[in-house]
Amino acid sequence: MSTLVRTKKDVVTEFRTSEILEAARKIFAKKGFHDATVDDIANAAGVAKGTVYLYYRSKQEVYIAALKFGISQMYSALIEEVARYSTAEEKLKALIAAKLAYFDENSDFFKIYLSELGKLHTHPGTIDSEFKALYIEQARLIEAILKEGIRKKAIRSLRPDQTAFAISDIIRGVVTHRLMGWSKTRIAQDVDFIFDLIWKGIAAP
Amino acid sequence: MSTLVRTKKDVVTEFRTSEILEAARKIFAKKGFHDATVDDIANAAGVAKGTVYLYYRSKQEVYIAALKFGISQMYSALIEEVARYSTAEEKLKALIAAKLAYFDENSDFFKIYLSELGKLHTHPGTIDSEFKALYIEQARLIEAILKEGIRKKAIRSLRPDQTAFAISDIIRGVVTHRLMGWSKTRIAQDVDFIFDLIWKGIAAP
Amino acid sequence: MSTLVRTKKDVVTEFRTSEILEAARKIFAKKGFHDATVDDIANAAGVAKGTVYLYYRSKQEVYIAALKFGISQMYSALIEEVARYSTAEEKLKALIAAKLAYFDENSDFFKIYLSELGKLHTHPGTIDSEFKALYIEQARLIEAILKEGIRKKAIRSLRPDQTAFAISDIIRGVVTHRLMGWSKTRIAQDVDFIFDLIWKGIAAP
Amino acid sequence: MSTLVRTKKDVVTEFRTSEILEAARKIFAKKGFHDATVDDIANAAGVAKGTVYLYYRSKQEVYIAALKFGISQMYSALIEEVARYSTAEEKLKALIAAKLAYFDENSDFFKIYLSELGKLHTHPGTIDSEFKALYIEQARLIEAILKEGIRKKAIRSLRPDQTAFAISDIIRGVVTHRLMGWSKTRIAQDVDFIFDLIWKGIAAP
DNA sequence: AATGAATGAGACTTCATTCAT
DNA sequence: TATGAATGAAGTCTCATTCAT
Repeated sequence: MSTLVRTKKDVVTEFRTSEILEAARKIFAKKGFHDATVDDIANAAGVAKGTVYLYYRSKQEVYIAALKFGISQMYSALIEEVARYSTAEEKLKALIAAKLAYFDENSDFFKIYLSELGKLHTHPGTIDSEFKALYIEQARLIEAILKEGIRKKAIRSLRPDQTAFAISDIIRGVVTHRLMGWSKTRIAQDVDFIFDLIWKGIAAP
Repeated sequence: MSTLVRTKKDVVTEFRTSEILEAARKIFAKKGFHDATVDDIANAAGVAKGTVYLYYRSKQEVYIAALKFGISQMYSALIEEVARYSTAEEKLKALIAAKLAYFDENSDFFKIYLSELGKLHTHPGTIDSEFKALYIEQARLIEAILKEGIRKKAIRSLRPDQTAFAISDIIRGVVTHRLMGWSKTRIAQDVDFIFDLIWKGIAAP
Repeated sequence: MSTLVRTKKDVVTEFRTSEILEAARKIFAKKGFHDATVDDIANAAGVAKGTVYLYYRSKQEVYIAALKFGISQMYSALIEEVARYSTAEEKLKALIAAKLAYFDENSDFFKIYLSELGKLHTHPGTIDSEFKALYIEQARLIEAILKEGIRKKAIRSLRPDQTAFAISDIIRGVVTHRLMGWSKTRIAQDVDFIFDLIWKGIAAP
Repeated sequence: MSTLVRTKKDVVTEFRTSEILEAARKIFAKKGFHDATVDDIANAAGVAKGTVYLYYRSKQEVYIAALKFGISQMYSALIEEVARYSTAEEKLKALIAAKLAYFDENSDFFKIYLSELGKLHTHPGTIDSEFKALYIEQARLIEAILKEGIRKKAIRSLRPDQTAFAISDIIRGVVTHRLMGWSKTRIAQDVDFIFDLIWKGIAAP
């Protein structure tokens, strides 16, 4: 029952939570973890500093929550997009396209995502494992596509896990270039390039 | 003249400089930029805090210098290694092998390198352009190999700059996995995997 | 009239008041004034934080009220006990025994009491005078016994007020030792010791 | 050697230390532990806030140090004073007189001392044991006098430790009254009163 | 009357940078 | 040139109090 009945408190909590998370995403993206202050976030969210601490125990917790929030949003979007196609080839291309599009539209979020990814090694043990799980989950999506492709002989025999990470990395790289303004080409063109490179690399002979 | 005659002052300066940089690399790698203190670095370098400020104007400047120091070291090593081979295929494989080996042997440095790469977007304008240049210079190395391969018809026709970045990203990804302990395989095996994937992707038909 | 007719409101008020006071006593005793939060007290009392402020204007006010509440309880107990004896000697011994017993049974309350006594000087003007009155009232009880003893020649001629405080202090000291676990002897033994010392000191020759 | 040669650093350290301790004593006495801010102390000491942390790791540490500083000062004074007399009777009277005088002259310090004594029970485990030791050491001084008196038959047979605490408590009580302005009499008179009461209570028949 | 979410002042502590020696 | 004591700005987090419901 309690899961069906949303009390008013639940509504407020959800509202505040997303309000704060949205603000945090923006601020962290702009300033990075250390240079962002809790005050910044509170202001951006339109609440007082103390209010932030009503919903999160520390600045770190806000950070992680903002990260997860965005990642799971993206993850859902990808899943949905991929599901619309049937062959491994189509699925892979769709995933690349969706990810590039998502990051283009949510560049602020992308900034924290990448920054965190880069820091993963530096301070293992802190945010580490939580984030690692989310990161790996992403790769699993690609891995699943690869496995299916291999089973159907569309893709040559290779280690799906390792390859999944490699593909993930290429995408990340291109996304980075786009975001930094190093790549001036249109999305479609980048998608084609990545896909072409990868597909040539993995397609069955 | 001043480049020929090294005064005692120059010697001391160079000695202090490398001492500090070596220490900084270690400390930044262990703690990250914000959690590393100037005191930490000074202690590790065996000098007083004030002395650090005699050679660098700020903590940031030490950071950048340490970064450059390490990158140029690696760059030289790569150049040298690549020069030992003649075909694009061999050169590419040698480069991959050398980079993986280098990072395995200098994992502490690698940590700052990657962390910084991840932050590039977050604080554009700060360290940004200096580092971007160094990053791009790395890619140029691969680009040169690709161009030569294309000219000699060993590699199919594709945009060398874009592809160079893609290759760079895959390598970076694998290095990351190795460092985080996600990849338990030996270097040689990872080299083979990467090279195989890439070469299939770029080789002329 | 209002003292005869107890409206429902009065009943509720009294109930809430004692509920809160009882909780406050416990919490303040455990954590001290500053480390106890209004939330702690509200929770322990089973009411919401805001409710506390319906009955008391500030945390301080709760504190003082809790103090008074406990002291007057003890005072009543002492009066009653002393009244059961007739000679000064018996009364004094009874008072000592009763006080030691009371504190042994209400060690939590005792903690705030002592703590406050110790702070009296530190922040004169705050709680000061209110509490001072309660403290002195305690001493008056002893003073009355002394005066009667002097009148009946059982006690030698000495300043009753000053002596009353001295006796009060000795008792307080022993109570402290008991509470801190420094004194392992049974109550009866401590009572005998204190009484013996005092009585030798004040008895008529 | 190093104990003989006082470097300049030692001198500065000692100067700063006592400067800060003197200021801390004053501020803590006026405001109590919680209401005193580190800024208050720094200002009173004529240094910046950060400087305080150069010599003490936390506010608490400053507090404890200030406490010890004062107590050991007083302890030395008492030892010296007591040593000037030979009989237990004289020694005891001298000790009472000296303690009353000391507190009259250092009423600010006395305030923290008493306040801490009162809090001993409230938060056992924090400052507790350190302070307890200092407190007990004080009582030992009285205990030693009592033991000697008992051996020489000047004092009747009683438990020296328990009695020492009792005497200590009486003195503390009188000191309190004096400090709060409740006792308007001159020191000498209070000394006589306390001594008379105690001596009658403990003297051999 | 009762609640508890929201507020925001304020405290401790850290550390990059300066500067007198 | 080298030192390291001193500075003080700035950041995180707590909690007494308020007030709309």
